[in-house]
Amino acid sequence: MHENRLDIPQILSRLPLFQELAPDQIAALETACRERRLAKGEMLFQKGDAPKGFFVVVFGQIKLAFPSSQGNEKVVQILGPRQCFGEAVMFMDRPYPVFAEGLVDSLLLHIGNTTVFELLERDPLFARRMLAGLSLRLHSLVHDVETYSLRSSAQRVVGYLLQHCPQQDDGPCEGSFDISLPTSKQVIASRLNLTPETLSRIFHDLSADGLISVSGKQITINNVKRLREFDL
Amino acid sequence: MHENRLDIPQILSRLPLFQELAPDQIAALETACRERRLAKGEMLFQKGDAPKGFFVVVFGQIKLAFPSSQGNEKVVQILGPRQCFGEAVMFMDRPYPVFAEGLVDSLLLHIGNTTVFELLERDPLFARRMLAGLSLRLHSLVHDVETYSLRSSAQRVVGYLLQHCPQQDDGPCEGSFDISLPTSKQVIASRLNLTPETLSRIFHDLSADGLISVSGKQITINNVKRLREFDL
DNA sequence: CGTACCTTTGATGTGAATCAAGAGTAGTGG
DNA sequence: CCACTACTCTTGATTCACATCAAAGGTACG
Repeated sequence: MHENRLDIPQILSRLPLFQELAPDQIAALETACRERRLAKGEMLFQKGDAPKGFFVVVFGQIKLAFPSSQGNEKVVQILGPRQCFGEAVMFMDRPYPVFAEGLVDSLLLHIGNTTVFELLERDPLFARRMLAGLSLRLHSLVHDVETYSLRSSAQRVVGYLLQHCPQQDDGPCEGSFDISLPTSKQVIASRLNLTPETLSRIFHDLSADGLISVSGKQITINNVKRLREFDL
Repeated sequence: MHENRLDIPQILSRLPLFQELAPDQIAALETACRERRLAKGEMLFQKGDAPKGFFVVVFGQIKLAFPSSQGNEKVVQILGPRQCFGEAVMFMDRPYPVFAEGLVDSLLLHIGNTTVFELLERDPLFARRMLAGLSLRLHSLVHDVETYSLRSSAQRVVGYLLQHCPQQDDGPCEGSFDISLPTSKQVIASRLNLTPETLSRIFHDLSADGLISVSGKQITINNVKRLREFDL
């Protein structure tokens, strides 16, 4: 399924964070990072664990979530290939505020604290990229807070679908788009702060209005324009 | 009320971000930053404006919030002296995701993009501090998401009160504490994602249970331990 | 001392959760 | 290939936490 031979330098050098690093810097990274395989359902770290570096997804899918006393959990983020996580926590002496679990069998790279700190010391451009990465995360989190705070459940679902449109520039994109949900509906429901039941009902209603068609994980947006106007 | 003569180098050098900067670096900053006075109710920037740097609160109080179509708004953060905001947005070509407004007459310092980028270029320690600052913000935002997602309104209020206890180490702090709310109850309600009515009722209920006493902005926590156990 | 805003209190409404079954759908092993 | 099991997803009935609406104090400030 996946190539057994991993070209780690290539993987690393294609990450936004490391894109303009010199070959010798990439080489240093390569020796410093460790592969970590994670089976579906396996826990990478628990909320409260002490972080020692950050992770990059090579392939697979990871969810970050809060556990909750009542057994249910709240998914914060769903990560795919080439995304990284756990950077922020390196710069503070604090435990992970979320736990990480494989949604499918996955391969990660782990890059230790000290490696990052050394790079930071030497390369101002790397620092800039790191700052840019954190800023991006901050923004998407702020956006999440906005969404949870002042949009209804249906609006959150519509927003999610529109975000996952192949292209969403405000040109004349009136046609229909196909979306394939990246994971199960219950995980997506949690990501959107909904129960699975509510998500199901919203998909039902949107289908009834002819705005979308749902078939398993395949969702067709029949009319992007009308869907976008759904925001009351 | 406030000293007219501002010792800007001293203000700057006491900020966490700039704490270990050399005197000449502080001096450079001083010439590069601009004072900005903001009256109560005055808008510093709107959501959607283009950022040109970041701000430090010298004195006063600023709120960051999302506007909403129905006139109500959602307060994201309430900032006081020595706190800064708008750093994240410098590292991305994106407009402000929130607006900023003075809750009282305030004085801010504005530090431009280029100044920061130059510092970043020269001083790895500064980069570290900047990263630490952003990480902290990221964490508190993650904590907010957790709070909004899986805690009831009363739990959010209790959490807020406990966070604002003078000392909250899990030692034998059973006594009572006095808290002075930093601003009006409606702003705090919005910060906690509540309506003012709901916040008022929760204060009422907690008072009825003898857990707290409310008198205007003065709140006495009668029994920290019992309040902490309030989490169902 | 009056006007404007903040806060409280009560009555009512509602969006989404919860509870409870049933209907797909997918892996597992004989 | 088909039964067996275990989820995931849907659908309906009901509940509940919190918002909304409405109106009456309080409080601050010009």
